[in-house]
Amino acid sequence: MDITSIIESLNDAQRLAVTAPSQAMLILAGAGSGKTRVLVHRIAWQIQVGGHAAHSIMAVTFTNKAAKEMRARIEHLLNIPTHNLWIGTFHGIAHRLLRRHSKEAKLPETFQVMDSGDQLRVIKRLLNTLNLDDSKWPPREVQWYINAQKDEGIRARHSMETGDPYQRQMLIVYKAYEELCDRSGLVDFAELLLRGHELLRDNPDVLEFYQNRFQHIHVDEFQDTNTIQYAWLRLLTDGKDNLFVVGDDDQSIYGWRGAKIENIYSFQKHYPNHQVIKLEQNYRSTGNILKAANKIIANNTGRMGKELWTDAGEGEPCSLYAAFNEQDEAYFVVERIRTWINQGGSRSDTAILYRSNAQSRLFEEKLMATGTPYRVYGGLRFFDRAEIKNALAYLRLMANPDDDASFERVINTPTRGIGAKAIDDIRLIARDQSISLWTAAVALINQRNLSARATNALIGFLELIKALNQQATDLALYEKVKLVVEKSGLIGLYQKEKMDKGEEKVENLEELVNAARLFDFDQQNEEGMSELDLFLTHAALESGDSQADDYEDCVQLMTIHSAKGLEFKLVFLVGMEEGLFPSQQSVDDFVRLEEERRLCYVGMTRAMQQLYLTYAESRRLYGRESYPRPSRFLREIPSELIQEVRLRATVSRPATNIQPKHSSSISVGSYKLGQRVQHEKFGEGVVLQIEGSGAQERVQVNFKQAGVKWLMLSFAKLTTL
DNA sequence: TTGTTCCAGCTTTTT
DNA sequence: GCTGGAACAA
Repeated sequence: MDITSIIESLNDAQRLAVTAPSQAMLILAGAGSGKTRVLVHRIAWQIQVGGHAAHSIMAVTFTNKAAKEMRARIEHLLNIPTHNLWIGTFHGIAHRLLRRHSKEAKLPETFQVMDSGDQLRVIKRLLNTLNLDDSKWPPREVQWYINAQKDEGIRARHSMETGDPYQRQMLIVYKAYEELCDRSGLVDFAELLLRGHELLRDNPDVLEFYQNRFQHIHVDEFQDTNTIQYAWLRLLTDGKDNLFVVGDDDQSIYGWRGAKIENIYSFQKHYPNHQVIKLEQNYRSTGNILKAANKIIANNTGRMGKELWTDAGEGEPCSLYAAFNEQDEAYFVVERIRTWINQGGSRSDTAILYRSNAQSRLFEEKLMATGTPYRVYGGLRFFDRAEIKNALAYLRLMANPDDDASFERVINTPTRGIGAKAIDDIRLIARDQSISLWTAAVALINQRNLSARATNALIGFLELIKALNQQATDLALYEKVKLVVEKSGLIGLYQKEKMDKGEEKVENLEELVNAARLFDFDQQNEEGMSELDLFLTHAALESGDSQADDYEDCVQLMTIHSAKGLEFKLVFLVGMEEGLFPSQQSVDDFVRLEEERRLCYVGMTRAMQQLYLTYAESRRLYGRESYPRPSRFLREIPSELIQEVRLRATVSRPATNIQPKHSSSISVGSYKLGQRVQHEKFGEGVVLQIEGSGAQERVQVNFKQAGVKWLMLSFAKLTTL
C-alpha cells in the first residue's frame, strides 16, 4: 500500500490532521493554509490506510463548486472512482435523504425544490390572498423571517404565543406558507435542511441506518454552518466521535444569513474527546500581506487565536492609494492593471474586490474604455433567468399539476386570454376549499361562472398541459424540453419580442434544450427518480454559473464575499471608506463590525504577491456628493507595512474646471501648470495641477473633450505641445 | 397589452 | 441618481 503519496507533500500540522486516529477533530485552518488539501488527504487516508469503504464516508460542503473540486481531487489522489463517496452540499445531501425516504419525511414522492426566487413569489401571492398590504409586510422581510425560523429549527406550531402583534402576524403567514407548500409539494432551501433533520430525528430506524453507514463525516467551512445544519450533524454522529470539521473563525462572513461561529465552541463541548489542530503556515501570500492581515484581525475579540506565517519572504509592502473621487480610483486601478499586463502579468491573476455590487460599474466602464477583458461575478445565473424559469415551470406543472407556484407562473405566459379576474377567481376557490390551483381551475370550469371566452381559454390551458404530458411520455429528456419550449408558445413569444433581448432569450431556451441533452442521468441518479425530476432538481439546487467565458483571460471583478476561497496574484481592495466598508449598517453594531473586519481579512488574504488598498476622498453616492473618512481598517495596519502611492502632503482639493493663468510658472518635474499636453486617447488638454514625484508623479489635466482627469505620469503617454 | 410614469430603496448570497 | 417593479393610462 502506497501511503507516501498521501502524506509526503504535507507539512507537520497537516500531516497530524490527516493521520490522526478516528476521533472528533477540529482543524482551525487559516486562509491559504491548505484546508481543502487536508480534507482531501484525510479522506484518502481513511480509505487507503484506515481501510474504510468509500461508501462509509461523507463529506459536506457549502457550494456545489467546492463539492465538485473535492471529489475531483480525491479521485486524482487515489485514482479510484468515487461515486460511492457521499460528497455534496448540506442541501444536496438532505435532498437525497428526503427522496429516499419521502414517505417517512411526509412528503409526496413528486415533491419539487423551490429556489429563493420561487419562494419569494409564493410569499407575495400568499400575502395577497391573506389581504395583507405588502408595503406594510414586505415580502422580502416575510421570506427572511420564515427562513430564519427554519434555520433555527422552529416550526410555526412551535412558536410561543407572544403579545407582539408583529410576531403574531408573521406566525400566521408562516403557518399559511407551510400549508401552501405542503399542498403544492414544494420544498424551499431551508425546508430541505429542516425536513432532513426531522426525518432523522423522528425515525429511529432511518437514523440508525445512516449512523451505522457513515463511519466518518467531514465538514468544510464549519464556521458557516447554521443551527439546523449543526443539529443534523450531531444526530448523524450521535454517540460517536467521527466528526472531522475544518473551519476558520476568522473567515466567518455569513453570520447575517444564520451561520453560527458558536458552533465551533459547541463542537468542543459536545465532543469532549476532540483534538484541535491549527494550520497556520500560509502558502499563498507574502509576509507583508500576512502581517497586515494579522494586525487587522487581531482587533477582533473572542477569537480562537491564530497567526498566519510564511517562509516565502516579505515581498512588496501593501500599497495604499487615496483617490480624489471614485472616478480617479477606478482610473488608477485600471491603469495599474494595464501596467501589470504590459509587464507580462496575466489578467486572470488580478482581481478587483469591493464591498457591494454597485461599485463594479465604474471599474467596468474604465476597463471597457481601455479594451481590457473582464468578468463580473454575481448577477443572474442561467437557471434564474425568467425565460428558463418559465420553461421549467411548464415541465414542473406537467410532472405535478398541484404545483401552484408553477401554475401561476405560466397560466398566462404567453398570454392566452386568462386575465386577472379569472386568476383571482381560481385563487379564491383554491383558498376557500384548500385545494390546488389546478383543481380549483377544473372546479371553476364546471361551475360555469366565467365568461365563455375565459372558460375556453382556461380549458385550452389545462388541455395544453395534458397534451404536452401525453406527447412527452416516451420522449428523451431533451426532446421533452424541446417539445415544451416550442409547443408552450414560449419560443414564439420571445421571437416576437424586441430584437435584442428576445433573441437572447430564444438562445437561452435553446441552451436549455442543450443542457438537457448533456444532462448525465446515470451519474446523478440513485434514488429512483425520473430523469425529468432529476433535471428539475438539478436546476433548482445548482442554478449554474452566472457567466460562461471561463476560459478567456480576464480581470476578475467580484464582491469580497464571493472571493472567499479564491486567490489572485494582484488584488485591489477598493472603496476602503467608512460607510462603505465597513458598511453604514454595521458601524453601530459591535458584532456586525467584527464581521466586517473578518471580511476585510478575507479580502486581504486573497492576495498572493501584491495588495492595493484604495479609497476615495469624495464619492458620489445615491446621487449626492459625500466625503467619507478612510476606513478604520486602514488605520489598523501599521504604517511600516503600507506604502502610500499618492503623496498626500501635496494634496489640495481638486480644482474646478477653471483654467490657471498662463502667467503661472510653478513647475514640478517635467511639467508646469498651464502646460498644453496631448494624450493618445483623451486628446489635447491643459495641466491644472501637479503632485508627487518620480514614479508617483501625477498631473491633473483639463482635456478639451474628455474633461478633467488625473493621470499618473509613469502610465499616461503624454506629450507636451 | 403595451408603454409610460411614478416610487421606493439602496450590503453581503448559496443552496 | 439609478434601477426595478408596480400601477396606470391609452
